[in-house]
Amino acid sequence: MEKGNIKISMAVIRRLPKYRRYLEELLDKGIDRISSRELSKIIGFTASQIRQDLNNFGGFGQQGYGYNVAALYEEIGKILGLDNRYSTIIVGAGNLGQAIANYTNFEKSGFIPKAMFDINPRLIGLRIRDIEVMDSDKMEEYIKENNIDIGIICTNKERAQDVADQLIRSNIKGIWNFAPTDLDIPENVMTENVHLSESLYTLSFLLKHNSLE
Amino acid sequence: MEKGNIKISMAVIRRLPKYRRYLEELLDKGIDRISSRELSKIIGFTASQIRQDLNNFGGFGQQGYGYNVAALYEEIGKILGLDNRYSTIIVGAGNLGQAIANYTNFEKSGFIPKAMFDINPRLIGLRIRDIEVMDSDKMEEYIKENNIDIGIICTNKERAQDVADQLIRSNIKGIWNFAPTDLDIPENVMTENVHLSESLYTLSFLLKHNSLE
DNA sequence: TAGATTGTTAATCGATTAACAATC
DNA sequence: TAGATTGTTAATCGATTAACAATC
Repeated sequence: MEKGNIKISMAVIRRLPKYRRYLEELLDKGIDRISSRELSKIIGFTASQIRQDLNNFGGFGQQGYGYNVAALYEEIGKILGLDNRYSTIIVGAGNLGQAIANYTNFEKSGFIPKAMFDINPRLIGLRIRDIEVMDSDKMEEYIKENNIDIGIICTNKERAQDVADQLIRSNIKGIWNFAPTDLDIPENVMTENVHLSESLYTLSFLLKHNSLE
Repeated sequence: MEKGNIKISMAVIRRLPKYRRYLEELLDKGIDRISSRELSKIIGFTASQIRQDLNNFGGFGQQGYGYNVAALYEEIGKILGLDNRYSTIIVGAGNLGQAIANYTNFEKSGFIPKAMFDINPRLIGLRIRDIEVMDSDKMEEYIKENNIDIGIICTNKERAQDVADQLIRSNIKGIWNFAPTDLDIPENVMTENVHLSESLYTLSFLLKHNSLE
C-alpha cells in the first residue's frame, strides 16, 4: 500500500476502479487523451483530486497535454493488480453463489472460479457452467492443492465465521465476504465485505429523510 | 437528512446499519444495556464516535447508565426508515435478480418484491417464490398502478440507463443499482449503487500491495 | 451520595480543494 | 515560443478523537 513509504488511503483506493471504468469508456469511444479537467466533468471528482490521486502512484500525465487514456487505463489496472490471475472458490452454492459463478465478467478480469463448495447434498455434484459444486469437507484440501487465492463467502451469517476459519487455516490470501456479518480475520488475510442489507438500509434512510424536504 | 437543520454526513449514515446489526446481536444474547465504551470494543468504532453519531439524532443514552439496547435498536430502525414498508420491483430476472428475489431477509425488513421484469421471453411467466417475471413493456404501467417505491436494477450495464429512465418516468422513489455503471438520475430520486467489481478490484489492490511487505 | 457514563465542545487529524511554479 | 496542463505545495474543509462538565 505504498509508493516508497507513502501510505495510500482507502478513499483513494476505492476511487481507482471508477477511474478505470471511465477510462475504459473513453477507450471504447476512441478518445486517446484526456485532461484532469475533462475527466473531472464526466467522472464528477474535482480535477485537483484526480491529479492528487494519480500522483500517489506516479506521474502519469504530461504538462500541457494531459493523460494518455490507454496508458493510464493500463497503469491503473496494474496498480489494482488486474494484471494478475487469481484462483477463486465460491463457498455456498445457493442463489447468490450461483449468480457470482455465472457472472463471467469477473473471469474476464482475471478472477477464475475453480470450484464451489456447499454442505447441502442436493447441490453437491451440480455444475454451474463448468464449475463443480463439491462437498465442503473437501475444501481445505482443495485450497491447498490448487493454490486458491481468494475465497468468496456466499453462505448465511451463521456459517460464515466457520467458513472463514477454514479458509484462513488453508492459507487463503483474500476473502470476499457476502454474508451479513463482520468476520474475525487475521491482518495478513485481506478482506472485503459486501453488505447488501447495509446498502439497502442506506437507500431506505435516504428515501425517508429526503421526502421530508 | 436533518435534525432541525443539521445535515448528516454519508459517513454517519453508512454506520447506522452496522450499529443496528450489532445491537440485534446483543438483543439475541439477552443483553439489555450497553455503554459506548463496551459497544466500541465489539463494533470497532471509538466510543467518542459512537456518542457523536447517535447524538446527531437525539439523546438516546442516559448518563451513568449507557444505552438501552432494545430502545436504541428500535430508534435506529426508525431513523433508517425500517418501520416503513416498501414495495419493490426487480428489473432483470437473471441470476442476480433471482438471487435477490429469493433472499427473504430483505422482505423481513420491509422491502417487498412485488414483481420482476425482463425482456427475455424465456424468463417471462417464470415465478421466483411467488414473484412473477413480467414483460418489461408492462413495467411503467405496473409501477404506477401498484405504487412501487424502489426499483432494483439487475440488468447488464447496456440496459441499465434505459431501465433507470423508465423507472424515473414512472415516479419511482429510489433505485438500487447493481449494474456496473453510474446512472444519470435526477436529484429527487434516491440512488444507491452496489458495484461488485469495484469491491473485487479493491480486494485485488489489497492483495497485491499487502503481499509486498 | 459517589461512580459511571452521557452529551457536547474543543482539539486534532486527515482528506479535499485551491493555487501556482514547472514544463511539455 | 505561447498556451495548456501537470505535479506539488499550501490552504481549507470536514470528520474523528479527546476532554470534561452535566447528570443519572
